[in-house]
Amino acid sequence: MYWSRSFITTLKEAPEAAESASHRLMLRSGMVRMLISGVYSYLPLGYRVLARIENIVRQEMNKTGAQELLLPSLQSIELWQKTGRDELMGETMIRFQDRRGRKLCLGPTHEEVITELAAAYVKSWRDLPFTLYQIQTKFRDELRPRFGVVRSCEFIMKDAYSFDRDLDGLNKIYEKMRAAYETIFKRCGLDFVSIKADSGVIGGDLSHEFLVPAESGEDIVFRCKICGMVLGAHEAGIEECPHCHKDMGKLNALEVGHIFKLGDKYSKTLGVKFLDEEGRQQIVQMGCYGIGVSRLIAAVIEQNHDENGIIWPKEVAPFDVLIVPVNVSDKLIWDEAVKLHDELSRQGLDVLLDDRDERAGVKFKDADLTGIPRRITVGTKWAKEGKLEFKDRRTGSVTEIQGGDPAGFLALVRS
RNA sequence: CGGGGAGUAGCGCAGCUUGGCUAGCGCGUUUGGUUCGGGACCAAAAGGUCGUGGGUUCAAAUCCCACCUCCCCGACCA
Repeated sequence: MYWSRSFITTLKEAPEAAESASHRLMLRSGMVRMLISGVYSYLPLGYRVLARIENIVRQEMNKTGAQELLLPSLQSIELWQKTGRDELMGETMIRFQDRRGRKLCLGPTHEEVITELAAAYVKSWRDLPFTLYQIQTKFRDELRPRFGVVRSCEFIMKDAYSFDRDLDGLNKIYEKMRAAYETIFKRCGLDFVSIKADSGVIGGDLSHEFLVPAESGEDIVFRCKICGMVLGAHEAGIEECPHCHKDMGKLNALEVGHIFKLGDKYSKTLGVKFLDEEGRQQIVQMGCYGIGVSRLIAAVIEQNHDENGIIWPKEVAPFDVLIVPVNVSDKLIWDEAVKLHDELSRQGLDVLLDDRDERAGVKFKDADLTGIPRRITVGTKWAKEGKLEFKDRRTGSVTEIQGGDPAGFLALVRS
């Protein structure tokens, strides 16, 4: 991919209104654009990151045996009345009437829809267990949208729902999901913690929250400096670690995932029943598992940036490597840059070539800002000594490499 | 919704207190030239319903009223 053709819209200054690090950097690097408060467009660079994160989520969900599907955003209020959550959701739910006078909402979450679906198909113990998930846009009329995509009125969530014949089955899938979540957040390059949590509006017996320590986090957690044990803020009065009896550090954190054992809360009201081996009617045990996919982008940036810009963890970076020819009108330099771009692309890497006729300084600044993990500079040393420069965005370390051998870079970029 | 702040060119801002005639500056953009390894320089140019509507006045970005929008703190959440 060539920079000049890729709609990358970097800015020297971020709008004054943006305060959190992730929001400022997302605006400056041209990942998102606000349409109205709490509603953002993902520009190509941001969308690439989103796609990478979605991909990680998909892979790990599929590994648990969950199957992807897509549920509608348009839902009937009637369905919500059946579970009593119509009132509970209140004004957070975006409601309207269509031309036929049907009372509808834009789905803020999908327990009702998925349960209705399951009720229609689950008949026998042989139909169980199964887990379904989707990656889809949710709508919530937030009281106060905040920090860009951290709290927005329209956001992308991965929501999974498990259906089991008994609590034993539910416990097993719950633990599987918990493990999958840990893998997902690790792959996203996040330092995260998980705590037992209130189940809130979703309901159910037990839930775990996954939180990412971040300056702009809206939650508070306490983490033991010795053993790493984490407690939520609601476990008030805790001044020291119950294990080590040492002070716990107070951290702001951002909730990025939440998993719930729902039990029969929804399956009972919406009638997800099956006949067991003895022909007795039983109620399905459900679990639900959410990840704020779009919020993850902000969380990753909160934890991975410096004064110059974003530092993408490898797995979620919009590109694997950036090639910077310092002077595009120098044929020697340009030809080598193109050769590298083509060869590394052929090897399956996402390669961005900064083909702009800009001064090197401008390109380096943009390179740091957009945070592509690896940079190959083709400059005067190539023209004079046949050497290229390989720079790691995170460590800042620079390695000089004898050029002319694109294959040699492959290992470096992948390392 | 309660409390605080702000809307002037794509972005960042000045001008408003003390109305005044063609509304400024920096960045960015366009054209030409010189530069060329960490956000270059010179010259020329394009780009603005001063958030919207109403009022006061000879005259409103500036004063008054209403409304809209955005940001920050609080309650809520992925």
